[in-house]
Amino acid sequence: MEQSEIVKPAAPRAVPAGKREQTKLQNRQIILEAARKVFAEAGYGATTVRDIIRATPLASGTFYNYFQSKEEVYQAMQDETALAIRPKLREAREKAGTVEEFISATFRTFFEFVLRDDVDVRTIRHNADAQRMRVDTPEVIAGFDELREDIEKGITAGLFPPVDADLLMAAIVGVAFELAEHIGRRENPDAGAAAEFATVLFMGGIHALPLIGGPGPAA
Amino acid sequence: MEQSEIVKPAAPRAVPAGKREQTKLQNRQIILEAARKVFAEAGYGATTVRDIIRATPLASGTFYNYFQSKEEVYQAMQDETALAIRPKLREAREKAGTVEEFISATFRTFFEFVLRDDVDVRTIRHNADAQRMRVDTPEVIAGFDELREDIEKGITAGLFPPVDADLLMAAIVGVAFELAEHIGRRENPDAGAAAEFATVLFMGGIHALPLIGGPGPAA
DNA sequence: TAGAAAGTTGACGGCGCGTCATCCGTCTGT
DNA sequence: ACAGACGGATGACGCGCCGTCAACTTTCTA
Repeated sequence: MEQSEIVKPAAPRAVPAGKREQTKLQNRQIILEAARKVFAEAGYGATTVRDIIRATPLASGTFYNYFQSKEEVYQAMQDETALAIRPKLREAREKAGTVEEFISATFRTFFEFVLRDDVDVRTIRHNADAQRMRVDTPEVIAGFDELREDIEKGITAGLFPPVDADLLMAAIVGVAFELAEHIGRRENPDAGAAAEFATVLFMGGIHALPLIGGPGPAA
Repeated sequence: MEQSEIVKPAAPRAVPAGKREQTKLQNRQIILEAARKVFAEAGYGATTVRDIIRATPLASGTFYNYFQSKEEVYQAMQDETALAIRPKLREAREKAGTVEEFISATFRTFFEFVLRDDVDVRTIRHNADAQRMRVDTPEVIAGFDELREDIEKGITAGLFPPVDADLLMAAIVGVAFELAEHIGRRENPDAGAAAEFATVLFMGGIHALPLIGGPGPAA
């Protein structure tokens, strides 16, 4: 692939940090921004470290002062996303007074964030082939752990029945990611509808799901 | 990475096909086998096309007569897996007379196959980092489509309530893959327990799940 | 202001990439 | 049985990406 446009460094403003430290943060951001752009344009698979460097005013050696590879850059991006959504999820779940509120808040918050965040998430899915990737970075895993902890707390508090928190967490994660991917491809992604579907499924199973088409008996 | 051992071609036996055609199939198998080995030993991410070629008695040009890249080799491997499990899933679901049998058979068949198939599936997860990959090849997608079709047939036949077959399929797929990954990491992966958990979750939601620890009321 | 420390630069050797002119073994027709 | 045509295997080649590192520049310290 080819890549020529340059991401300019942000205009320097008076800041309270030492010049060294400031430049370091700036360079890191420059690289991440350039990578976002290049990944989105060319697809993750087709992008080379050199492409990212070229989209930057920096030298190749400098890149390696910040990241080891394009994989590491991608992980850093994922970490940023995970760091952004985790507090939202925690906060949403903390307010929950019932299992349903807990589950509903989790799915709703996740879907809304992910669909909004599509600029970063979906455009990167331009993967050369039909290839799909999930990078479970430390921050992402920490998010999973938080969900499990919250479930365990819920069990202790008597909110949840004493189920296998680990498996339940995995099931929620699996549905969340798969549905997000799925509805993200639809023409009019409806985060609310997806959250409702997932919540009802987890609350009452298939037989509780909203009916469509046929005039079945009201639930 | 380095790679030196050679995968020898199988001893030629009397076969009813032309020599040309026979060699073509054989070479393809040689490459796939070498790739399996190299992926398992070095991890998918760290493997280069050259590594695969080196694990083969073939020349580099020959490799490119069969595959365009290591990604394509990996896809071919996934396709083989998908082709192997799809008939089993279909058959298992066809026998189902109730929603529960349908769901249970799907999860059980999937987990049993995946845990047995670990040689191919999990060893490859040695991805350099914590990186995880799902390749939705045509055959894999066809498997998803079959599941959706079977759900739709179930709805038509009055077995299933008229729910959103697309979302339900996605939810099942999400739970199946995530749980498989999850229990695959446990010390004693129990396909039966995982299938039971998933089935009960889909049949009656969280409140129907098997309880652990606390001496709750029997279901 | 000088010396030390930190960070940047880009040229370099090494190697993986995909190609293609050449060659070889198989097939076909007589 | 043989010759010519054909499909496919071969591996050297040019290209570009890789990560490194000695030289250089900028910032910090005293």
